[in-house]
Amino acid sequence: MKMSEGVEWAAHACTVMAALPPDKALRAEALAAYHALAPAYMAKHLQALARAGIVASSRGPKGGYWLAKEPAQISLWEIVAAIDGGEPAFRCSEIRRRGPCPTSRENCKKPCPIARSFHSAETAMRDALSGVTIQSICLDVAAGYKPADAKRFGDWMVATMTDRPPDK
Amino acid sequence: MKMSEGVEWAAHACTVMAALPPDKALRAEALAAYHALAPAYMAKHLQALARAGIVASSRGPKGGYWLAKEPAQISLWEIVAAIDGGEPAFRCSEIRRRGPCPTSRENCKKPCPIARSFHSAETAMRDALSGVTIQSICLDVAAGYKPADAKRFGDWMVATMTDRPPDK
DNA sequence: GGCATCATACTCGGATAAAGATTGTCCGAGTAATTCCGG
DNA sequence: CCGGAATTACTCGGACAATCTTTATCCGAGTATGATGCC
Repeated sequence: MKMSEGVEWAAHACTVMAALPPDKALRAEALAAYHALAPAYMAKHLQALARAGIVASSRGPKGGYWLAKEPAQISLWEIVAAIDGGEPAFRCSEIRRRGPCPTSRENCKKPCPIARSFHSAETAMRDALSGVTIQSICLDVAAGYKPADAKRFGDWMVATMTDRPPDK
Repeated sequence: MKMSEGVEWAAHACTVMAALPPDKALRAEALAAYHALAPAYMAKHLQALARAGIVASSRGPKGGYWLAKEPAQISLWEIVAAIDGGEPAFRCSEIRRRGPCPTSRENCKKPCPIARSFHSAETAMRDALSGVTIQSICLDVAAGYKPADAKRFGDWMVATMTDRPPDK
């Protein structure tokens, strides 16, 4: 039960994009460089976020990515679902129906107790992740920033971000 | 974030072993045949359960597997940890410390908010699974059994189980 | 006949291949800025 | 000098390999049974 490493990349990238001023964008290569990550692979994950509607994108010169929704409306679970797939980790194979003593047809109407327990546990995890938003993470990070850190980040952002096309 | 399929196999095998009379055992091949599963692969998972101390085993003729603890003392989480590894699904790479704007040394004393959120969510899932025991699953399954089902299962068990060595 | 010993058959245990998923990379589709040409 | 169209440069998007984990299997280590030979 290992989560894709790209989830971490995507989550951090979203926190960076959350600091973008309106009508600005960040290139995939810039978002990768910010954390010293492989540019092509980061691009792949950003594409997944775009497909899920979490970020918007624009091609061509002055292109890039930006958040498609307010940071308070983006949860960690959405990111997990976009990158890693929203399918449940435990997938019941209904092996109870196989073999010499299969479960009766009537009992099969109700889900397998084992599968139900896992489903419930995963729901608890999903609910916990759904309650954490990009905004809350950014506030938490910003609370630990010293003036020098904030200035360095702001300078990098101003030097890196691009004007994105007015429409779309 | 996919859970190993062997977790399902192991959990169902434990429910079958929970019905064993005292001082009896079931061979790996029998446990595999009960759910029409690959015998060699089921054996591998039973070995993992044995390493974790969930089941005990005996080699040679009349050998087999049986639960090493009371069904009420075996949780689904223990089985997951034994088969799939108890390591957390989300593993923080500390990418915040890399790149042009690394997090200050002082902030690194506290864990990354993203990692902490995932850790909390996984704890919720783990706690939910820790509350589900093999005993509770067996009771749930047995509640749906008709007399004919119970008899078929009992007959199979009596015909398949073996006396295990008295000691060990 | 009783007992110890040896051979045998049967089971688990760990080491060994095959398959699938994840990770990582590249080149083509699309767009805005730039350049060049004509009026 | 100004306007417009073609060109160019730059970006995202999806298709293509390499690596790793998971899946699946086989043969060797260990043990109780049964046979055999000896007392």
